[in-house]
Amino acid sequence: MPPSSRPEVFPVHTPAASQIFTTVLSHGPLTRSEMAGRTGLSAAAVTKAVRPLIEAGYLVEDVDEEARRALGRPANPVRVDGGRALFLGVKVTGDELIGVLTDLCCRIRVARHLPLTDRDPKPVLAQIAELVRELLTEADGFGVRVRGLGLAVSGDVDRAAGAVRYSPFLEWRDVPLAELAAMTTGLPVTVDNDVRALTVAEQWFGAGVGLSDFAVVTVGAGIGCGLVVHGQVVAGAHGVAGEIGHVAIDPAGPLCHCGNRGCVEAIAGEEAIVAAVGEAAGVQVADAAEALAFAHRGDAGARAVYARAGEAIGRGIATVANLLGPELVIISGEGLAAYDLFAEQIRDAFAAAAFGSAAQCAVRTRPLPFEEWARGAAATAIQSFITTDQN
Amino acid sequence: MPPSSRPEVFPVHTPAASQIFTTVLSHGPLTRSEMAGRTGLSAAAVTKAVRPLIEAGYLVEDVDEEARRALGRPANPVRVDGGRALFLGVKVTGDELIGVLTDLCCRIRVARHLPLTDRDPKPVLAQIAELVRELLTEADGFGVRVRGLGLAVSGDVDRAAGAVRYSPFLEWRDVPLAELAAMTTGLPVTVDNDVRALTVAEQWFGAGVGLSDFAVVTVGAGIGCGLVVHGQVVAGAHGVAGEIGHVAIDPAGPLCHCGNRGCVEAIAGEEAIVAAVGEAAGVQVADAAEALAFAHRGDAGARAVYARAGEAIGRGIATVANLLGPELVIISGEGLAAYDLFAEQIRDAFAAAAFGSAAQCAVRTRPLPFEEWARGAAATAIQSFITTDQN
DNA sequence: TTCTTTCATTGACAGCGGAAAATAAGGCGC
DNA sequence: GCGCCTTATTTTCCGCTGTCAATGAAAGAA
Repeated sequence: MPPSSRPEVFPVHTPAASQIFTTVLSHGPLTRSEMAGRTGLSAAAVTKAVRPLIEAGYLVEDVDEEARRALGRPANPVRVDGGRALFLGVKVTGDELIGVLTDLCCRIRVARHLPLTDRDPKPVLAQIAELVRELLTEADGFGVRVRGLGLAVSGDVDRAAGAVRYSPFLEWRDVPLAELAAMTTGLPVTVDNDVRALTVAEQWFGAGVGLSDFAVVTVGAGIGCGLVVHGQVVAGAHGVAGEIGHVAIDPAGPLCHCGNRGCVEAIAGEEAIVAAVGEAAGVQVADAAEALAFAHRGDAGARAVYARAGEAIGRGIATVANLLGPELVIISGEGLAAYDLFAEQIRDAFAAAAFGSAAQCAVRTRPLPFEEWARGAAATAIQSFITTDQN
Repeated sequence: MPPSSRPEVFPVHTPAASQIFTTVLSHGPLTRSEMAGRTGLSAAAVTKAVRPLIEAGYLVEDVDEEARRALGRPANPVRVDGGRALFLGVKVTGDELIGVLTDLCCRIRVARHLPLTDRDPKPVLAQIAELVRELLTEADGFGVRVRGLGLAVSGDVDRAAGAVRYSPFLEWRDVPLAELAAMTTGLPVTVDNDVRALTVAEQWFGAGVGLSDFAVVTVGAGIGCGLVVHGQVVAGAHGVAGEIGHVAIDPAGPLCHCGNRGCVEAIAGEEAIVAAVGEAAGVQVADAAEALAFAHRGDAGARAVYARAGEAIGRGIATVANLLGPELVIISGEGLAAYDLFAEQIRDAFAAAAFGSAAQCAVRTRPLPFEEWARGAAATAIQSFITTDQN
């Protein structure tokens, strides 16, 4: 895939066009009048915004024979042509890279893993380059250029600067990852925090579509939370936000690695659950799967551990709801494998601790395939591509 | 003050003009080039936006002889003429009305109280009308029209609809207060939640000026919190947000009137403190002042109660910081009278429970004179006046 | 076929904000 | 006191975006 060096940019030069495109991207096929209604723009503005996007091939008219209204000229639904552009997303964890190739609609086309052999920035960068190369080879088969790379890293990430300020798992400090990756891969690179990236994916392509205030809670090794307020992902003035895992809910709770007692993560994080199940059963429990097996086998102690975890998560979510009053909380993450073991406790604890109308907030779970994190990274790349500084 | 029936509106018809005016309002006298720099607009746009505002008398040129730069044409600072318009703000509590008359810069000119004799909407409305009449009489002395009335009510308030959805203290449900008050007073009325109103005042005229993410925590009878995220006050999808008072921080804590255990308010709210001090001292303690006196007299039990309250507040603030990563938290409220008794605990608990860079968030206290709540209400009226639906 | 209804497009136009040139208003050096 | 220099502000176009109102298009209905 030699870069065809045509500096083709996304043909969106006005706020209206940008609004139109993201609306169609999120809300599936829409007729022009629906777009006008949704965005508040005039029909004329829609026509003018849509034309260059169709000419450039990013939008296509859907000749949908069904669903005709009885009267009047039939409406012409327009949708995003997902195949028009490809993107890469890579999630960097402490011990592996997960990469995906997605289309413009953020549908995963190819997924790949790569175990990480060394956590220093340089070798990690080399392995990112390797994974990107593999995925680019796959992309060749689609005959469409890859327009951007998103990297998702846990920890304190400054997206605007493209730098990883501090990542505990990788033990990185102030790594200008976007710049480095752009040099080695030749692609435009977007770097963001992993939970925020996942939240962007939900906001544009998932359960958060159309909502201006919602939260994504991830349950797994850590307990994370991405927040969308006023239609924007919350980044925090100092790069830290959504640390629901370190909301302390019990001064008498177990010690957390952050130094406090009773953090949600110290009760419901994977490590904590594995340890607690082991203790309850009086045996060594190696990992989450084994702990889960214990509980599913009916071990009362193990079940109690999960119940306690569910309560902690429910209280954490209630805290978010009490402070922000979101419309929806999406629970996701690998930890959802144990959902049957703590669903009830999450709901009960949430209902009990949510104050007043905050309890009206809907709570929904979503399974999270392992590539989802990488898909989030791709979503940030798509976002960057679309909103590229052409204002 | 007969309404002079001239439907004079605020001469702001463009986003640029609105931006300019609010910038000057918040950031004191500014020269035109400073405005351009701050807002990102061109010098030409500033000139065009400023002229009609000066012509209408809302802005005035400050002939400031000092602070001249050595070289070049002297700059002309421009400031808002506070005296150009007056506003009323009324805070409605369960047992009294607090009203203020402010100028356009939200400086209090006159303050008045009125004990509330009945909590039903109708008599309350009549008393609001009475207080407004008094304040309007005072306003006559200034020879300037009163342009709006803000009403601050605790509870679930829908500002856009101008309705009080539910107020526990007043026992109101779905009262269309803005409409009713507009009818009886003849003024444009803005109704908002009291803590949010206070937050608006801080955002435009207080310590939150220029910040896009901060929180206001009020300590008093209740523990409340107003949040500003992405430069906008958070209202919550269901009208509830910032309920820091009902963030549960200790499952073994005292029972809260909301039904849970260990809410911040159940530990640090006035009622809780009074009860706990009474219990510690083994005597009847009537009110907050008496409880405070006990502690200041050195009673160890009473001091411990305040220490515990401080810790609860600090943990609550840390929760906000962990979730939202604000730049600043402003602590205010009548409860600050006891600040010397729990300042240390607030800081320590915050520092301990804040995760990572969230601890970089500044925490500042601000005394809260009793009229401040009413001033917040006036601030919402000013906001409505300025951003009145002229696009 | 002609009418009705709804969707989409076109062309004229108003108005906002930007760029650059012009003007204003001081000190400074001589 | 006179021109020069510097910085602040205004003026004068000008491009561009989005709206309005009128027109064209594509059905089904009469």
